[in-house]
Amino acid sequence: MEKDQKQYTSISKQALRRLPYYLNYLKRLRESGVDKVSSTMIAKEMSLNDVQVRKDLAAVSKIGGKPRKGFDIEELIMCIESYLGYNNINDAILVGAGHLGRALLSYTGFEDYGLRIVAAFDIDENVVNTNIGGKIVFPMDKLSDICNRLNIHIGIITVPASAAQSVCDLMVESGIIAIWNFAPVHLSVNENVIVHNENIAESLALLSSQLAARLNQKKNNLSIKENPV
Amino acid sequence: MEKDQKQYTSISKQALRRLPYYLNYLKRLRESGVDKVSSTMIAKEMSLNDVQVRKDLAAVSKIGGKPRKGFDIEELIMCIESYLGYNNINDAILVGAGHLGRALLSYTGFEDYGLRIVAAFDIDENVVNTNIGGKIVFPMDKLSDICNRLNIHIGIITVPASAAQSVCDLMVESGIIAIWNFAPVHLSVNENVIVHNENIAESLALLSSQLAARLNQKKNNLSIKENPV
DNA sequence: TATTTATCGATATACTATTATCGATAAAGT
DNA sequence: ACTTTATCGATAATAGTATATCGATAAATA
Repeated sequence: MEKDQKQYTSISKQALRRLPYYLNYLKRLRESGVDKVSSTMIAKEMSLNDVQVRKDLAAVSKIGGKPRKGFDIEELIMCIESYLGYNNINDAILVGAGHLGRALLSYTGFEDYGLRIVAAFDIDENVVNTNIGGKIVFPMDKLSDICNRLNIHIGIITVPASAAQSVCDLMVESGIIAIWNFAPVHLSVNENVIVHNENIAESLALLSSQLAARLNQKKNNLSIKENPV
Repeated sequence: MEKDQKQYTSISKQALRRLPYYLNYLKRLRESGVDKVSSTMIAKEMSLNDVQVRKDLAAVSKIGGKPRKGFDIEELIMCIESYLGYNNINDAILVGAGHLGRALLSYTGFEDYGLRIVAAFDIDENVVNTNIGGKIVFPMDKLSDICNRLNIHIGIITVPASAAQSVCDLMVESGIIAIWNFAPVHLSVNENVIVHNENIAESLALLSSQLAARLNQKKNNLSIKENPV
């Protein structure tokens, strides 16, 4: 009774990240009329290892592939989409209607990913009661009430760093259990709350230090001439 | 001659991601007049392991900490900033002046992270030659020329998924070796080019599946009553 | 001055993720 | 019908990351 259902639980974070890319590729293939795809093919397209691809796919779909044919694209798409919860849409609120907040509010693609922003909040009286991307901006003191009434679990934080923690706390008090944080600070929350950080500094740290390493390497290569691997 | 300089090279990606958060915290401490901090304290603030923090810090700063005192905040800040290259600013170009592109162009904080967007590009004739956030939007056919003349290595892609690969190819041809990709597709590049993806779908995949797992768990707990760890 | 304590750095262990290997299988070619 | 080949799934090996342990040390305290 325990081992009956495949180990849906054991999927790595990294694998989870790859799923949307698989999905994207599969959809492109479907568009162009293809109906079967091998793990090797996906791996090549994504610059990944074929075994890894098979493992990832095995984690989300019970239906396996066939030798020399591969996997059924249509079925894979369905499996991944349902795994990622693109079918049942979750409501979310957003706090901080600045540049970024506005961009997110105006973005129409979230529903494809199973997310719908239903309301925004801000302290600035000039933006309160305005309409951005079809969503009304409410004053902060309405947050708790609205979250509770609409039974909302997801909060998006797009306020300045200095205000992020207090907004976070307010969200948690109001029943939010998953936070998508765009402020460049670590949020302290109790263990029941999920925080996902989207941090420009974090990304740039990776990008620019890789770049620096690359540029250094280039410079050194002129003199050192390493043998290629 | 090889082992003289500390292994600056061996820092993990994950550690690199944490550095900006350390930096942020350190600066906040400095603001409030503190001048020493222990790894334990940082770890607690960030919900991390203290050993991990020490390891991370050791990777970027030669100057160690002292028992019972900790690390010198001022020195740590300098070390991290120089490690992340916040001192020498890199120029970048951006392609795709849509919602997101505009938000990035208007964002004034990049220079703090060692990045300066110097120009934007778009195919839409209505936005070409307009000014967004102080940067001019050029037509696409000027891209190669400008990148070469200004010796630009970093490109930011904020075009729709369908156009991303061709923009990427153009960038690479024009001498770009590091790409910050906001389009939800995998970009195929040769191994000399660094791509860093910023993908809404990727983030949401993580967030919402964690949320789903959490909600499920809650439901089950009502009947199963697992013993707490 | 002796003892206690918080912290350090180094090393070892545990965990997670990726890549390699291998036998099995179904389609394609001979 | 037989052989070859691309692919599969499972398992083993490797690499990468995080956590735990331990002796050493400098500050605080008795």
